[in-house]
Amino acid sequence: MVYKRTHMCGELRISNVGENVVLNGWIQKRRNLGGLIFCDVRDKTGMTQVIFNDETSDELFALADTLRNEYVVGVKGKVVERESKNPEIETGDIEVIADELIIYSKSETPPIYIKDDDNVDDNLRLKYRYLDLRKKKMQDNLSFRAALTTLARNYYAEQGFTEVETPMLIKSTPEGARDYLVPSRINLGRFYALPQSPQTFKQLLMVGGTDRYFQIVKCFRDEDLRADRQPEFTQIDLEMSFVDVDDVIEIQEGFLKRVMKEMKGIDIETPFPRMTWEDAMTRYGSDKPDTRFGFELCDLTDKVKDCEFKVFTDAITAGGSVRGICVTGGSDIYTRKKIDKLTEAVKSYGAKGMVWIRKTQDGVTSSVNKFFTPEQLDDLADYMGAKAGDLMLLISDSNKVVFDSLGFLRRHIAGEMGLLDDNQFNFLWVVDFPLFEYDEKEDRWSAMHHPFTSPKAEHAELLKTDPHNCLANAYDIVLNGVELGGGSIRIHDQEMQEDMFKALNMTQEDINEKFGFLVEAFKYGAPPHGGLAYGLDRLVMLLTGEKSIREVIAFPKNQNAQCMVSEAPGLVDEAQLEELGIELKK
RNA sequence: GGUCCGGUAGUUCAGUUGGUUAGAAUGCCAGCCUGUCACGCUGGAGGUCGUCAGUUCGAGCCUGAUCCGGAUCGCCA
Repeated sequence: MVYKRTHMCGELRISNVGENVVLNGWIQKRRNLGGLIFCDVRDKTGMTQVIFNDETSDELFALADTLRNEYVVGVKGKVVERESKNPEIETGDIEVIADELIIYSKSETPPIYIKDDDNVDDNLRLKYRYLDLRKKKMQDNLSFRAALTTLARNYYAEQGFTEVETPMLIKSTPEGARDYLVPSRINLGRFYALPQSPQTFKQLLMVGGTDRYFQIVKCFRDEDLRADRQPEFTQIDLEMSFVDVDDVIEIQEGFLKRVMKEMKGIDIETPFPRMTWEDAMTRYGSDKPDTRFGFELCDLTDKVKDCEFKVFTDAITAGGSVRGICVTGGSDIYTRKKIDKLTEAVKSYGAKGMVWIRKTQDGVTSSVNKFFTPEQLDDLADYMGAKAGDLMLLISDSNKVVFDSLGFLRRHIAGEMGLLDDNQFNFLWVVDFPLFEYDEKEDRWSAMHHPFTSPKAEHAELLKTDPHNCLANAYDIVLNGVELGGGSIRIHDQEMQEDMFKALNMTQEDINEKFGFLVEAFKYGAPPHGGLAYGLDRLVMLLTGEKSIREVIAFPKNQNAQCMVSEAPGLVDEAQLEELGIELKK
């Protein structure tokens, strides 16, 4: 039997006093005072205090005395005003005096506490995810995510987008991330891949005349995990015909403006700032700059190119640079020991060392006093805009190492100094990405975004003559140092697409094998088109103030890409493998 | 694949230079208790110190190997 509930556990207020109500939920806590038992009954909306009095009924009281945490119960009773209110909970003005109780199911002692501010090992939380999900915070996150996807569907529908499901079993294209492979039983020896994104199919939809496509879609990448990377994750994916960069951006700004208004009650300014990739790298050392705080990079290459310090001059001679950041007010906070820790940390980004300069009331001192006169150091400090009490950190190396190291340092230090405000939302566009980047490991050029990204109109000719200096019609949406999404205007011209493949050193055979169907489709009239994809998990993570996308995914994988609940991936029968023509290496 | 951190009660952790029976908090069980809300009081149960090997009279602690987890770099068109 199930009691028909009249209210959720977080709903009752002072205005309900006198009503007979029915609640269903879990026992959060039982407090037995002898002749009086208090129980907090919880569901996803909150909890209500229920009272069992031994004067009401001995039988009822005895049953209530058997209640333990996480028992699932139904309670009938009357709402009364509390003698002493509890301002800590939303239902704290009232309580329910029970006159009937049903225990739907009992619970063993749970291995984790069902409490928002607990501190339990992550793997244990993942193993008992169904218990973890009972926390109000987790349910709130799921609800927030659902409201956001509903908003996205409504918004893009209003803008004329058609939601289309693209296939999950597709052809593997060994560019980019590793694919998850699925063996085909009917086509022995052949494999499907799970999509890393619906990229090629959404472009085919444009060729197919869909005009505006939209999808909330699972994507798969078989790469190592991070706090913001799961092997399966969700994109809000979209593509539009007959548009340029400004058109795509305008639609997104409308979306994000509404998300912020409706989900967070915050009015944000549009249009968002746009920053070129070049600017983002030289000012912030990152292609996803966090602009909530300063510490911008300062190029010191020209200032020190004739100095005595060989580490600097060698880096410059080798084509690198010397750059630094000025940590305002950092001199007192960063002791010698803490600076050593930072030096250690930048080594993982390839930096071989770090120079520090301290400006105090008494003058300027540094780790390179031997190589610079006090006047030279003072001059550098002035150039970096340092005041007394500031700390300057300098890195010299190849540009990549310098940017990576300083980009890390400015964000890391801002975090340590408490400058990252979760309630500030700095959206910005990074535009004008290079079309190609050099892959040192494979010793070849590859597409920075993907090979269908168009060059900027004024660089169309460069694609033939000097492709590696082309800038792309690509854009990333960045929020507080996190890449929320990215996209581009695609190539719709066959000839330009051929130039692109040529610049990537792809043979006709490669092209046919990997993208033949797309090239073929473009022969029959492709509209100019472009689009973008958001990382939904990251967007929800930032808006809920979470530190990991695992907090906003119902059943995430652990760092080894395993599902702790179901223990996937698992072993399979010999017979299953046989049927697929697969033999495992011993 | 590299680097760093960790693994001790159901949970979160402490554990000194290697030295008697490995502790705390919380949770759990029992008893008492009518206004608690982190209820209180009394008592109790609960441990292969991740695993294996070694050093030693003696190892939670030292050494080596290994497994597991986390962070991070590489990787993520």
